[in-house]
Amino acid sequence: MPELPEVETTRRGLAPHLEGRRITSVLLRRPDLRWPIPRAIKRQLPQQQILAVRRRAKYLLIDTEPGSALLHLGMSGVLRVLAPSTPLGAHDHVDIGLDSGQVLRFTDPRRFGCLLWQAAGSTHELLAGLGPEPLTADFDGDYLFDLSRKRKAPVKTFLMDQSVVVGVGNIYVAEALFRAGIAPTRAAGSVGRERYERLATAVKDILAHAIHRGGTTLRDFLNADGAPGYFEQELFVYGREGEACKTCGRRLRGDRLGNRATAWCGHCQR
DNA sequence: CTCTTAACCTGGACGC
DNA sequence: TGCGTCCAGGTTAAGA
Repeated sequence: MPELPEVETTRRGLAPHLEGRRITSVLLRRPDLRWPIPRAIKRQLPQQQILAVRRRAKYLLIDTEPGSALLHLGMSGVLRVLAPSTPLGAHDHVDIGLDSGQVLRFTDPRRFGCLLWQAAGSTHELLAGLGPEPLTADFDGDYLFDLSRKRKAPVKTFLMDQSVVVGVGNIYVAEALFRAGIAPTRAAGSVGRERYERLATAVKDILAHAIHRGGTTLRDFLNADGAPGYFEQELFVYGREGEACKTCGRRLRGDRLGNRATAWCGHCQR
């Protein structure tokens, strides 16, 4: 479930339970995630106080004095704060014990997620090449227009490139392109300045709205909930290939772009 | 550089 | 009920 809004919702849900707490234990049940969990996680985290829980792109950072735990949820990762007595699932890979008596549990069936270490004062190389946050002023139509000149890749692929802008995944890119009236197949370099202005605005509006909705659904991280679906009723194109366009009624087209399912309206999006 | 493709891994949905 | 196939909200490594 993790694009930017889901990660941000997770961050907001976790922060009140983590910030100011001291880590009492680190239990690695299955260290072979996308990358092996480095020794520093087990060596450095215990006894440290959690100073802040931050987000950069789709990564979460749990700050302590010697450094930060860097987490990515991949496709299927979930983080919850639970009572230690909560029954263990098959894919509960990490428990971080807190002095509140609760545990932060990382669950990830597909193991595309990761838990890495970023020493204080340094920037992990995974974060080094990332583009701007979409909800900041750095990201706007002019930025996209300038960067896209001579780019031949589809505008959808361009926008999902985390070195262009972070946090936009397969769902929200489809929705943003629909709202901006741009066909996802169009070459990034062939989209004009004005249309990029609309696209940047659409990305911001949709992400902000999804965060707002997510915040109301996933607020309680003490309970094993997890099932999102909150945005589902509001999707115009994602996952709706073959169904009727909610605007013009025509049948939505579908194709694969960069190995990702893509749906759009051939009439409303040019 | 830019772009495309395959790969990582598990589980759920679907067709037979 | 069982089995094969395809698909999934992400990202990187490798190759063209």
